[in-house]
Amino acid sequence: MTTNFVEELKWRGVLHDMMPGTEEELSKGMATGYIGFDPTADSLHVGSLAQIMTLVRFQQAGHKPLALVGGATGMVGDPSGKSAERNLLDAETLQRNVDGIKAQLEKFLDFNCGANSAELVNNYDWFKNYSFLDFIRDAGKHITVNYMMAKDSVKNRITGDSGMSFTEFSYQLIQGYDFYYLWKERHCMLQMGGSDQWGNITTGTEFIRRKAGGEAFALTTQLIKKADGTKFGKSESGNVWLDPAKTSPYKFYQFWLNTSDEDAKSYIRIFTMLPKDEIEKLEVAQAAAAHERHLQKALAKDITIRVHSEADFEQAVATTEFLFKSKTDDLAGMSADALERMLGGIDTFEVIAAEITQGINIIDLLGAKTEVLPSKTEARKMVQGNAISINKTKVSDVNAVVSMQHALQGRYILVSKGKKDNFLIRVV
RNA sequence: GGGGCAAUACCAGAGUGGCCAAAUGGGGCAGACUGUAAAUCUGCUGACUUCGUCUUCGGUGGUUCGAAUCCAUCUUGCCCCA
Repeated sequence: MTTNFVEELKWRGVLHDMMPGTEEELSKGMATGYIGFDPTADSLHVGSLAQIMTLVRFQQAGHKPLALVGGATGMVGDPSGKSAERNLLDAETLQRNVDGIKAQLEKFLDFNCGANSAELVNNYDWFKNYSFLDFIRDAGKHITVNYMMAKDSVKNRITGDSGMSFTEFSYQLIQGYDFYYLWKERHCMLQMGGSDQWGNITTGTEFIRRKAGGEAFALTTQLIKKADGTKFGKSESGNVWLDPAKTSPYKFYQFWLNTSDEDAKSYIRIFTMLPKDEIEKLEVAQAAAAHERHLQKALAKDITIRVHSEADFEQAVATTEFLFKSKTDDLAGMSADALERMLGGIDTFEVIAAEITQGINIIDLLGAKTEVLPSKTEARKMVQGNAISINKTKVSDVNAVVSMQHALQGRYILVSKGKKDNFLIRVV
């Protein structure tokens, strides 16, 4: 079963722009296309997920996807969308990041399905032995500085007041060369990316045209936006990562579950594989009973299963039920095992038993002995503001004392801040 | 090389000798209402031994009973002249 790639992106509201002729080229049969991923961290985050999905859909449409990990470009730093010069990563960190990202990409694409099997490439492989002099002679000659200066990513920086180093300026040429290399060596005729990559991608197609008289294409996708204008992909605790060690499946599931109604409609198209009729059905259900959050639940389920696993999803749902529905009395009856399982996905702090045995002031416990809250002043404000619960019971007295009687199974204390943030204090 | 201006809390931005832990806006957090949504309203938003104390207004050193505010000097950024 193959789909029409461009049509698919269109109805999902993902397509931003493409070069004339792209659609015709794709309709001729199996094509090879690539997307680059920046190794700025050792894990991809939900922001990269949109690009991963583009590659997945590309493959699903019968084309051959290449995922490029930018071991070389990562050393330079993409200035697109950045208002200031970036700090360079050292080679060791970069290598670790490249390895981490590769491992994650392997989960999404099919690397063993015949002709259109996905492949991973690393531009460091073709740049590591390419000397600077050779590069500026072979590549630099074909693109004028005038052309490069006209790109928005460059223009914004040289008219702004932060300046731009030669290193970052050269980024687009390096990325352009990547495209040329893949075009020449791998018959890759399409580069895709977020709409902020348009300039970099067209430098590549231009380079291919001038250097080899060849034709290549560009296709960009909509940047993910939130209806309220805030940045997508951040939660209170920072980036939402695909690595379960950085963002637990429970938190990951919660991130998607908390999507606003408005955003859920677009996200379910962008991030899931659900077919059109099913999405429309969900939207009808959502409209009829918004409080049941059909869209958010389907969205969170689909993505959690694909990024983590079915078992992780079920655990995340169980933990969600437990944390949002249970009462103080329910907690007392839980076994230590069950508590461990339920609460494994939330932030945990340890406190030595002696502290609790003696009884400890709530403020000291949250603001000093643990980092549930950043300071005692903050802890005092939270307690006074009626935001803190211990084992699902509100505590509003700053003089309250926490002792062993609060420790479930003698070992666990569940602290909640507001209605969504839960922390586990483990008595050791 | 010469001259002018600026540097304030997460960000923007008031304050120009005591009434300043520092206006206002944004952001963030919490409370109410809800649907773990949006919008709205309210409170909080340096720390601590919290009706009080301590550390903050680019760095350092001065003047003063007292400085974010005055002086000197350094650093960084912007602008004008050469």
